[in-house]
Amino acid sequence: MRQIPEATVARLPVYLRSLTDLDNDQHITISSEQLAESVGVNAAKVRKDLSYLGSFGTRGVGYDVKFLINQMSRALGLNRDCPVIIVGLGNLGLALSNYGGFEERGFPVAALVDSDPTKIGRSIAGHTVVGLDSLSCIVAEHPNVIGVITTPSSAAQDVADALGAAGVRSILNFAPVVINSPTGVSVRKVDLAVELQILSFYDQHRPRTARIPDVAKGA
Amino acid sequence: MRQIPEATVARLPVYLRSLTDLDNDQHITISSEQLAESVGVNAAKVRKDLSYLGSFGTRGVGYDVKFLINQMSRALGLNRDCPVIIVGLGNLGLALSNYGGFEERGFPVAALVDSDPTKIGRSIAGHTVVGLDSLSCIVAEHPNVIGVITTPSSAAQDVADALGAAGVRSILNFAPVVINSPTGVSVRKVDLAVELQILSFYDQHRPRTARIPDVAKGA
DNA sequence: GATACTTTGTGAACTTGTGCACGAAGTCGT
DNA sequence: ACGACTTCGTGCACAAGTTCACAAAGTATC
Repeated sequence: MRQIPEATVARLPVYLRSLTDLDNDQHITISSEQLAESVGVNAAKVRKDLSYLGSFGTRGVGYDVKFLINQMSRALGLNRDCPVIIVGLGNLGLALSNYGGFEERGFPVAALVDSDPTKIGRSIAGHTVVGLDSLSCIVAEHPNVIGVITTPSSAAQDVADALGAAGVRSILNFAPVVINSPTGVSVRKVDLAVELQILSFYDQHRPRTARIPDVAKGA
Repeated sequence: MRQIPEATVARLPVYLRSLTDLDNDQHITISSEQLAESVGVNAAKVRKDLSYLGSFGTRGVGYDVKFLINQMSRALGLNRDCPVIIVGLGNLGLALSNYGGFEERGFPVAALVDSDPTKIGRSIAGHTVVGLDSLSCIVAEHPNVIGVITTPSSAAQDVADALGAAGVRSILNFAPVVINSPTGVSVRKVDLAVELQILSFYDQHRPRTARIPDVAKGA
């Protein structure tokens, strides 16, 4: 099978979420048209995206919801254990630690990490905070762990390097700074201020009375 | 001037952040090459992006940092008052309310909103929680306000509609569900689980010993 | 089983985004 | 003032992504 385009990869999780909802609502099959509607894209795009995973549809009927969920989970690597380490327990790090959303969606918190000695040893949301020196230990136990950086910008690059050195292969960066990916590590970033600024741009450049281009992109 | 491409708009805030840092470091001018380096893109792309704002560079020298910051802030609409309303004070909403990051980057919190009567009236991070019925009031006072949805998925669409009805024109949605934008409202989404799943995909499909395509995209 | 209907899967056209390569326009040193 | 050098701005070719449109392959009905 061909290589799956980046744009398609970014949409797979969204399809998966819709499919899971549909499954809970007892849907057995779904057409590309319906799925397209529910995630807000073009039906042809849905079919092309799904075709990268294989030819799973039945013409005249549609796709089997459960089967599609399985295939998609497998493609996304969600049948493995996928924990996260949160590094940096300032405001945002604390917030995310207490936010149950990671666990709930299949990404349990494996450890909380901070460099501040006064924080190490404290218990937060059921986890004991450990120092950066414990990273390799944690990675040994959880080989697929994803590093979540919530440190101040100034520390982000060093933390990324430390994560890379400890064997972490994926990083989600919340610090508002561009990180130079350590070799063999993929980095994605989430920057709330950037999102707000993009919204601000489109608000200011709003056409007179026309519809706004639907800029609900990724993230 | 032409219409600015979507891809460019998404990069402007990143340039702006780098420029602000450079300004604090006393840089007077910067070349497209340097700026490209600092945000991790191609220099030609930087020049093309900046050229959409106008011809601000001086050949042989580069761009005046302060001037560029001004132009870019203006383009992004950051010279206006740009507050946010946080709707939904569950785990994530609470977390973001206490997270000072919005204020710090020029997006002060105008109000905290929840539909739960037991939460209304409480004081959180210096704000008194109000009900959904107060929305139009808040919008009247802050015309450019951006709505931040941190409710459970089930409530997200209703809240989006309520925000739209109250006159909010921009929404940032953290609920893991696709929102049907009310007319005249632009919506962007941030879904942490989606980001993690994308990382998981690339980790699983990692080429043997080669470099990973740098998937640090938006958001 | 033949006909009408539905829905997939995909080739091809089109749109958007990227990167190169180079002329134009400026600075700097002498 | 002039030549060497730096850096911008952009036309152009190429790559990536989207949408259309339709044959192929199935189901449903009689």
